[in-house]
Amino acid sequence: MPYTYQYPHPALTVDGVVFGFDDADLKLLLIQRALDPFQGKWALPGGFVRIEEGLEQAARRELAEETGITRLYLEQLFTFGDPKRDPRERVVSVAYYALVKLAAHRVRAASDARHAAWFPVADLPALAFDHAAIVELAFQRLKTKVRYEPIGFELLPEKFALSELQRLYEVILAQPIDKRNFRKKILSMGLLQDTDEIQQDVTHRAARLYRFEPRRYEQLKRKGLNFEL
Amino acid sequence: MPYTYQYPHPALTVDGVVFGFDDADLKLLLIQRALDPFQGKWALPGGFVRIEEGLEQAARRELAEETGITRLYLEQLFTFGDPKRDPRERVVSVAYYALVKLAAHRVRAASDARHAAWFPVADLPALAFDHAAIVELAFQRLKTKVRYEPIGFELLPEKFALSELQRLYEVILAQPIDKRNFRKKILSMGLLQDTDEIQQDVTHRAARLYRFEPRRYEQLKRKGLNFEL
DNA sequence: TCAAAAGTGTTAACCATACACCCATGC
DNA sequence: GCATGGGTGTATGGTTAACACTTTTGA
Repeated sequence: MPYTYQYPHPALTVDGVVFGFDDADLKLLLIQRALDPFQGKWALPGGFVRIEEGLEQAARRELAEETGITRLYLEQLFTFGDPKRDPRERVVSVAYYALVKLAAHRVRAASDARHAAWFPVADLPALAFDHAAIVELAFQRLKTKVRYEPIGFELLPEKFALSELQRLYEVILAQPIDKRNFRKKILSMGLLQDTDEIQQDVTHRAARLYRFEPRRYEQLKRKGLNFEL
Repeated sequence: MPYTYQYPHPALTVDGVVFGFDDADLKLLLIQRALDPFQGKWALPGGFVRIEEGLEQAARRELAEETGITRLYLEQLFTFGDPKRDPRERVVSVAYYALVKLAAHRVRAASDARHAAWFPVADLPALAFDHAAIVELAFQRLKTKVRYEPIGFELLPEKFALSELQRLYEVILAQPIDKRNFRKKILSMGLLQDTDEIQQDVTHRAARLYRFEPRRYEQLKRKGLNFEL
């Protein structure tokens, strides 16, 4: 059943740049393409937008279908529309970037039948289409956004130690941070709730675990707080 | 000559949110729709993306065709794809926002045959489609971006007085700024070149005119400067 | 008892803020 | 000579940045 239009319409897709963090480094979720073009190459998860669904909805659906991930922070990144970015036909793609709590998704995605796997952002394989450029832009965005919005927490487990948070920032910003100053600043914002729990299974003194309180953040933001690192 | 696809494709458009500044307030360029839907209503300039052209290219072409404006700062804003945003069919629109030196474009746009006109941002007419939401987002973006990137200059004439620049910031940020601190800060960044000229036709002491030096900014940025207000 | 990371305070430099008066010019 | 905006300096308080040692725990 063909669909006919008076003028040519480009195809519309969504692609997702999914970041995870496992306290050594920042990871990116890729899938191996089963079909041409770029068969066998690694690519961003994504696919065609259905005619009756919203863009973000499409992005969430594709990520769920291809990687099994359903709970994530998702934000529109940029729309890529170079006429030659797909060798088959004109395809415009709305790219999203996503942050997930990797610990909860590690096994699932890695063992997925569609050949999904996590790669260190610093060491990615060659990517299909213009996906390298999309990843690059997403990483830039993450770098800048993490400094003035509390989105880093989306990459950590529910409960985390301050040193884990610090390492996250050090990895993303690619610069060392003074421990004392970091703690002072982050704690003084009043966004973290002490859980009264401590790390388990560590081979040294266990650290206190904290929880990020989004509602507290919304309250304080309204009173003029601005998160900044 | 119809175009046929195996699956339905949404239509793809670009829309432009064009800001101008005339030292009293911030203005927005709108055009009056000649056709249904929303005939006679004011709307953002924009139109369909041609099959062989890039997105930004399409945005520039539409702005040139509908408003005569060709030299402007243009940046992709967001892609709007709610399935019901256009009553006719599914239309996904890539929105751009643009900053123009209004003084150079005032007459042209206002007298244009396509009924283009500048409206104060604070007092806009009802807009077609979801254009009010697009404008809202663009204004938000302008507000935040103007604080950490030197894009305000795109709204001013080539040569401008510091008080004009200050008023621009006061209007966009909707808050008063201390004159001495503003001057100290902006001049200390070393981005402005004194033109050795002064205002003409003013009814009081004429102010020095400055020029923003984009190349100087690029140099200093590489050395770690970050513009911030 | 040693290794590894947790946790904690103080000082100095810098930057942001607040604030008021004189100057040049056109009418 | 007066009205209008142009142009300038300083003092204070708050914030950031630099820096080192003690504590806890498991192996």
